[in-house]
Amino acid sequence: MIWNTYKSWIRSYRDLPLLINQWANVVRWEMRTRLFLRTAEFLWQEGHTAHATSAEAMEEARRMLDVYSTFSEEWMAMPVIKGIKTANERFAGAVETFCIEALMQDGKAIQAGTSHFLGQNFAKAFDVTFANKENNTEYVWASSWGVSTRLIGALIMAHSDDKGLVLPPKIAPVQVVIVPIYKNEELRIAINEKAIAIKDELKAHGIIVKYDEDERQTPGWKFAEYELKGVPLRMGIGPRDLESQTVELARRDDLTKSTVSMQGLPQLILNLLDEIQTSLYNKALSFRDANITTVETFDEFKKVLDENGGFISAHWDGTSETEIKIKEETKATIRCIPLDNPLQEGKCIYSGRKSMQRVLFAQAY
RNA sequence: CGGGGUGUAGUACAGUUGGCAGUAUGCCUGCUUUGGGAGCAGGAGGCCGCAGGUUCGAGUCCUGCCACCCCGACCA
Repeated sequence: MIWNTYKSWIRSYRDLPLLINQWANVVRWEMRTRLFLRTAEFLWQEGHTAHATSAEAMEEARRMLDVYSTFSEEWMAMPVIKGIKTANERFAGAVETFCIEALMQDGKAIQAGTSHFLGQNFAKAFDVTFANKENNTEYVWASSWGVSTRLIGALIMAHSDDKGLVLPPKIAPVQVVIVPIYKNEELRIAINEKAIAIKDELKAHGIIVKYDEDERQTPGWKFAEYELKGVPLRMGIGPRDLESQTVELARRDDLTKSTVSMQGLPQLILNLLDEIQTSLYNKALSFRDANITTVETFDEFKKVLDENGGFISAHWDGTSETEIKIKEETKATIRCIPLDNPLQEGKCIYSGRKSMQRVLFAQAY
């Protein structure tokens, strides 16, 4: 559809570049679905662009890969490896497929986003041409890219623990929840007043805060509930706090608690939220890096896959044949050839043939 | 589509050789509680997936059907 439209819209170089983005609900037949990761119906964003030159289209594909990786890392606190897909894993019709790969806590990899340099393949297939400055007819150069609600699944699996969801502050729908603790009606009113004042103060500083004054649940119940829901920061205000002009802050990421003064709360909390965001990212990054194993032999490869999982950095002879055989024997695929991959001569772990670089293998979602 | 499993209270499950339908949790009422999913007492709640069959008697045994879950092949 996009390309049929392109055909009617594009006449000359003055029409280029053409950048289209659409959000679409997609329905696909799936043999087997997986919650969030592979659902029969899902929402995605797809971009399609047409350019006058190859370099421009390539630049666009790379730019979007950066947009996706920045979002993953800085907002979702989920480190990703930017890379190129092998011919085998490449999107049909693409000249080059780029991807961002993340590692989940169970040791399996997930593709979090992808962008493609399509060359002139689609232009030729749909006959989309333009007149260049010299009035010569040329096929347009294209890129496409997308992410989907699969990111939600990745987010959940990247950070959550046995107590439930853990959300990075920058995308948490509620960043701070205030839980009042009281023994009688008189205290309830006093604490209520204080809590509302604090809530308003935090709100004025742009913090997304919820005050849970529901009287039907005990504080303990609320503590557990908000942990389950992944609220980054919980603030408890009770009689003792009222007495000493303090509040109790509990971090969701490391489950630590501290008692702090009511003075200067907004700035303290803004700092804490930043710290949680950074800490979540660093924790995921350490985990990821600790689970990239370099191997030299296929036996080692299988052992690591079996006992540890994660990414495996190994030499590969560059053939689809070898890649497919490894997949058949181990279910592991080449997730990507990292963009900044150093060239290094070696021997393919499977065929023993000459290899120019290591690539990243993993079992993937 | 192939292989495996499960259907019993709102939810999660137990139910022996065929013999009164159970436990936990949740729910309702009351009192005491409230700084980590409160305690005690009392109470309500069931087409045992559906349809047949065997039997004096079926949650339990037999036959057929239906639904859901897991694994595999497909895929982002």
